[in-house]
Amino acid sequence: MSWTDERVALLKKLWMEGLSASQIAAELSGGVTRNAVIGKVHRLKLSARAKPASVAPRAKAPRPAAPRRPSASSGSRGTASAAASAVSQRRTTMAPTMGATALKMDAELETEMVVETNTKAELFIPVEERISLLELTEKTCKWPIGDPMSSEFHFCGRESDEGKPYCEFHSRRAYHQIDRKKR
DNA sequence: CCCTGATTCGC
DNA sequence: GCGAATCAGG
Repeated sequence: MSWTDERVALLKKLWMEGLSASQIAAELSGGVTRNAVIGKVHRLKLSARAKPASVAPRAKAPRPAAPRRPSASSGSRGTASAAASAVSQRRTTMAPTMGATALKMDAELETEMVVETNTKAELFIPVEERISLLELTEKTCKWPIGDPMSSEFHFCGRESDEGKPYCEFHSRRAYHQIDRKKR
């Protein structure tokens, strides 16, 4: 399907309302991916949504020459099946946290505080299980706990999948947004 | 891993 | 103009 006036109008509306590209893609049924949405948004020059002020001057784009598209083009783009696939892949997540800069920052601070609390409350490790720097191996979680200057300082030391620096627990907490809302 | 938008460039 | 692949980041 192509970008009809109606679809473009809806795109603009939803984009301005702060919906994510993937959400908009799902709303615009018709075999549209979030990439398509983002691409269109750029062409329409709608990138900046509700940006209050200063926007970081983007200066990163060292794209040498990537081996574009493999080959196989079983022409199935824009078909019903493609649409169904795209829709079914939705995760119904994200939140319209986008808005005033102040609000966004508050949310971030809140998140940090929650993480910190969880770390202290849920990750207390019995003295007999604590490990020191010298006892770390490729298979121990290296998540630091406590004040490095204190004798209380130790590492998590739980088992971590090889190749990963942290145990599953810390690996997950490290990033994952706990606040994710649904609409 | 999940996700977000940004960018490039073959089509 | 379009959007997949890719990048960069949370």
